[in-house]
Amino acid sequence: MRITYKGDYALKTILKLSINYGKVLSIHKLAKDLDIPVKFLEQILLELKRVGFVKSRRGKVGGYFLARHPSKIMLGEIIRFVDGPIEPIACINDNYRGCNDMYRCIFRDLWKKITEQTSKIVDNISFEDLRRRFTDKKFLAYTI
Amino acid sequence: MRITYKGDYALKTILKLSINYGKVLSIHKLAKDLDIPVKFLEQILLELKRVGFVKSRRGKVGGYFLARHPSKIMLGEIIRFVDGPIEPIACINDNYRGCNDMYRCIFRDLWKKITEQTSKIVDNISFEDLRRRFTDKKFLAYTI
DNA sequence: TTATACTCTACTATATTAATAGAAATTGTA
DNA sequence: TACAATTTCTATTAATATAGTAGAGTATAA
Ligand code: FES
Ligand code: FES
Repeated sequence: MRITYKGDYALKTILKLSINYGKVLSIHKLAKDLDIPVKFLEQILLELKRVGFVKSRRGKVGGYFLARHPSKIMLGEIIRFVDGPIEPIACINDNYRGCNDMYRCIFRDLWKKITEQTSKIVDNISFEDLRRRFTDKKFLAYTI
Repeated sequence: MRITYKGDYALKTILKLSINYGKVLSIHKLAKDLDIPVKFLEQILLELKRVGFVKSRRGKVGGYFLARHPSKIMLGEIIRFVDGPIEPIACINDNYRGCNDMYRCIFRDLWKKITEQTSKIVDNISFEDLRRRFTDKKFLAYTI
């Protein structure tokens, strides 16, 4: 698993929308607060909208808001959607040319184990959990 | 952590040299058995040599062999050398522009935890362990 | 009507990945 | 010594992924 800038931006955006659940935030506001290039965030939000993580409202007081409650959005969902599979190597899912015999590959079990451990983290933490961490720890100075 | 083809090739090459510890194997032989493009493997082996994982012998009966005993080479060493840090995101090490305040970032602890768990696997398995797995499980059909 | 905001398609620049090419140097052996 | 097999070294390239940028169009509240 590798988190790109795009993924990082997406996660922070969903987190900010979770913290502000119920409100509608504009791309401009999100981009400014999170220090993300506006036009890049625009694209990311459109993708997140198409697959149903967020909804939007156009016009004067428009903006974005979560389509589901933060407790129903898992960290792993966003990661997988934006940055792809969490596996450390493609061969577990895709047709990987690297292995002579993928059913006997010594490394395969290791990649699986790493994948399982990673999944146990990212698929069991919701954005509600993250939001709570945020408020509990009183990250007052943090702009998110 | 993401394992590229280059990393995959390097790991399999070191494993094959571990299984054949004591022998000298030519690039040609390694490339053919492991199904790796010869000229690509050539480059990988040169890098592995420069940093001291393998040694070589030129000339007629030349080839490559391990510079240390397989028990002294950890999986994580090769991964890090060929494919870089095992962290899922660069911000833990490098200067990452993504975070407004990296000391308060909610995600940071998660990336650290994932890194630690991954390290616990790749930094505690030597190529001697992998070689033993190979022979124990009697992967007779496997060409490695 | 207008200002503000989302929508959509296309384009671009840079870096990474996965090789490929070819000439030079070394070494065992016939 | 000649030669064949092998490593060494530097450069180049093709394809893909990453991280944006540009601009015209559509919707909505006031
Ligand atoms: S490396 Fe994935 S099956 Fe071999
Ligand atoms: S994502 Fe790494 S410090 Fe925020």
